[in-house]
Amino acid sequence: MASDTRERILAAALDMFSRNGYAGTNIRELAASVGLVKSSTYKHFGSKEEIWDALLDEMIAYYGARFGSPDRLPPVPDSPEELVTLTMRLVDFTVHDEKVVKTRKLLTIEQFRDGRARALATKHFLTGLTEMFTRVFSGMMDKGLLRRDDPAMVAFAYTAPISALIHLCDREPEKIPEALAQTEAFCRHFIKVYGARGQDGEESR
Amino acid sequence: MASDTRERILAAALDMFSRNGYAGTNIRELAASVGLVKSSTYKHFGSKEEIWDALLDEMIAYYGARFGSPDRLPPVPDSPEELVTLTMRLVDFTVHDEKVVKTRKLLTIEQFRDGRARALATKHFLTGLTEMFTRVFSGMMDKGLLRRDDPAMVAFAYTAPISALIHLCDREPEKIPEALAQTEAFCRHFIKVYGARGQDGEESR
DNA sequence: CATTATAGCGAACGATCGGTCGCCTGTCAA
DNA sequence: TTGACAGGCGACCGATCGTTCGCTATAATG
Repeated sequence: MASDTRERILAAALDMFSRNGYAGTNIRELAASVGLVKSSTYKHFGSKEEIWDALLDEMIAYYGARFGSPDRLPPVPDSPEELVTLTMRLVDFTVHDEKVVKTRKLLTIEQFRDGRARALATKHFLTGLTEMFTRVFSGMMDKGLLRRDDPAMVAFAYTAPISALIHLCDREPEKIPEALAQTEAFCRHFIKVYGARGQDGEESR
Repeated sequence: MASDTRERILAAALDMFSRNGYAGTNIRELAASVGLVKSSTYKHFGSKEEIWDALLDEMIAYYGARFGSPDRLPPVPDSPEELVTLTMRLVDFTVHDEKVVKTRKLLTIEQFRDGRARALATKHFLTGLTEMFTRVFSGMMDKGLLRRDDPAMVAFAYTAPISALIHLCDREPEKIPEALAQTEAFCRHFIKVYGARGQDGEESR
């Protein structure tokens, strides 16, 4: 009864769908990758589409649990340098964590075919990050670390370039070191431009 | 001899591949959409893969002709308002032109499967726009319209958010008006933040 | 006018697709 | 001990896939 086969099928589906797409994946291969023959798959899911639906359910639940709840929000940095640290930790995780990478690839590939994937893609790629940093920047403005401005707009200006670099990492993983360096460079550029006064703490550069 | 069937097949392939992906497209439907039966397709292309290759060739050539040559670069604006106009014209075109939209969707979908698509995707989504605006901003800095800074970094900070909104338009076309409004808002925000002095022309807002 | 190449067509091919079926085995409750 | 059942298996199904083939009509070429 306590079989994890269902979860292993879903994990394999995430892997194969994210590499070959839904249409490009066949059940025989999928089943084989978890050590089954394809007919056994149908003991756990009624159809290929049902696997897709269950996978999307899981992805949505995972996103909600990981990024959705307010207590999962990152703390408001106490200094510009802490913003760099926070950002780099977040980006480093997001481009290296296999499950997150595969989820993003899958959403990228299937966003035009499935309405729920489309909605989740927009969250992952745009609104999620922006909303998160809207609060962060709002807090930093309160602390006098950032020039007063519309926090949502500033967050958008901050997260969109970072999101673009994350996409680059997904597309060309060999460029990850380069992209991480560019992320940090952009982050410091951002602080220079948006930081309170334009000079705070270290003027030296 | 002067048959345009080959080009019509490629156009249909762009359409169907961009909606259903390479694996999700079948030759019967593709042929039918140009008024042929599938076997006739093989008078023009040796295989499905050959259609894909030819389509990619065309896309690469089209990109080179449209955005690659230096004389296709936009003029350097003479005022911040001109930057808004230039940007809005460019974005408006790029989210409405069917061929460009389909090309972008296709690259989005197939970027993980094909090396050439991957490279073209990076150009389309990241480096192309950034390089283009690096020159624009370099010129604007020379004219004293923008604060002196690394033009490439500024261009990246400018184009990445715009690129994100373009992607949003591809994903959720019903949000195009909203996205265009946000594009303009971001553009004006950018000018406010990066503009020379921080006050130029209209202080009134 | 005869010939030949082009570009369409329908029929058919083998392979592979998602999905069903019957069978077998191990686990566990009655 | 026995019966039910979950969960594996191989064989098989019809549909559809990309691809090939032979035929034909048309248009250009000699």
